Amino acid sequence: MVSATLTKLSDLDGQAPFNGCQENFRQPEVMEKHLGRKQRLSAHDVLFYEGDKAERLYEVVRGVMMLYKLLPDGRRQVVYILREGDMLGFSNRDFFDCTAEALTEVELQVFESREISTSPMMQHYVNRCLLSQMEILHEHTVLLGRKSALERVSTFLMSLVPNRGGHGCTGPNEEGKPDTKTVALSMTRQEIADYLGLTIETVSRVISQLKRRGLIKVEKQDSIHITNICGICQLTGMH
Amino acid sequence: MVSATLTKLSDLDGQAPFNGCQENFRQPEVMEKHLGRKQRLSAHDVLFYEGDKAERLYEVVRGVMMLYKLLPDGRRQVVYILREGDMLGFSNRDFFDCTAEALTEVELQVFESREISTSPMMQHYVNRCLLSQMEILHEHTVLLGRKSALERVSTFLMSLVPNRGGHGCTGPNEEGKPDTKTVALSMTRQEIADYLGLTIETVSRVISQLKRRGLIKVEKQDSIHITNICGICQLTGMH
DNA sequence: AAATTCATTTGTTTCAGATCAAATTACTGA
DNA sequence: TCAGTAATTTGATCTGAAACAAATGAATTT
Repeated sequence: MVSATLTKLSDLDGQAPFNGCQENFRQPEVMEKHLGRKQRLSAHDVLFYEGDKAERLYEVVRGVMMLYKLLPDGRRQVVYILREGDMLGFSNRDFFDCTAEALTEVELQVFESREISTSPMMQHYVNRCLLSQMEILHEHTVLLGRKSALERVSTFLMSLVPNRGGHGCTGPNEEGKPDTKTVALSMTRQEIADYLGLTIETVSRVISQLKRRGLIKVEKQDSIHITNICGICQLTGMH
Repeated sequence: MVSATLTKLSDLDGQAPFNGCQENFRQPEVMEKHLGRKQRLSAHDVLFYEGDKAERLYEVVRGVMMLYKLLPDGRRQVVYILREGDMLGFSNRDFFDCTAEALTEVELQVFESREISTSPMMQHYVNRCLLSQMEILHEHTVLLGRKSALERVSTFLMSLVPNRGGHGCTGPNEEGKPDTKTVALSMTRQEIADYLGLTIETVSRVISQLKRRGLIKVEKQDSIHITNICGICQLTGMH
């Protein structure tokens, strides 16, 4: 029996064939916060470093995380943003290929890799997660390889508006209603820049430009009110 | 029973619980070439288009393919290069998120998606493929987001040299022996440019520069002799 | 082998985004 | 509330890669 409508692995907890493992974790930096099969992180805590041994998977129950890679000279590329329901900790070889860091306070559900590989249901679920991440990575590859700064920032903003800009985008809700949404970035300008393959100055300039054009309002540093969602969407390079 | 050392899905053929399906395929452009569970493509044949319904998986038995995405104005980003043993045709939703095109003559092994999702062994194998592809995508994300043109082309050349430049890189084989290799690109300058997020002119200029520096020799357009593998590796930005 | 077509290389100019620098604004903790 | 610090914005300049243009070279056809 494989559920195709399952949207979170943690929903399975307690009913799936888990063998409640009690061993003590030795996770760097966050060890003291671990309790049972849940784990909490503060903003900017590192969950694991690139090169660490990969032994468990995590599901983001609350908060936002990022995966990034560093070049030896310090250049950083954020390769993935993880939000509620997303999984991380996958590894092909025995070691993580990215560093995982919390962007906000985070609550995680922890799974032993062994649990996953012995349960076909889990296996199937993980598979769907991977496919979904793969699709987002493909899209991000286009952004990094071919889009202008304006297109990158617009695409990023659209990614924060649920059910808009994507394949099933229906356009504005209702005729005449304001096409508007306030989004939480949960990232500094530097983190956004490292995600979009830009500099902090360029990100800032594009945001200022969108502000000047009346498409967004910056409420707090971390919170942007999009005044015209369709207007931003038109700037993503995908229309 | 799950084999961890399996390196090609097609090796399973005949012994795995496949139900030899005989239905007629209606694959655009390549239909006439299909025979049984094998499929052949000529260079530049399209196997499937972005948006096509995803119903089967493919394993590259011979040749090289690419996955790419197009923006409405024609900009193209090649998101993945597939070589012998690689799988393609995965989809999260019911439709392909990329177009798949042959770079050379290609021989494929075809699998019905249904076959995969009902076999735990297959499921497990596909999982490892996805993880491996994910890791390569992460690395490519760094290339596109943070590397210079010289670093991109050097990284690309190194990716064509087996067992070098990666994690387990041992350096040159033996002291004093020439650190040399001839690689087949299997891609035009345009395709390389679209993979590396550059223009054709920039790719050409970097190749000329490497030639002038004595690090490579261009034998045929498609074949490059690397005179100093370590020298190229030093230019990838990863040392 | 010559003719045609297509791909690649090389030269020149332009420009988007990086870099460098400074001012401004937002947060933090006493 | 007010320093003090960190993050962001804005300005000026520089530069690497894009865009444009033309020449060269390779592959294919006749």
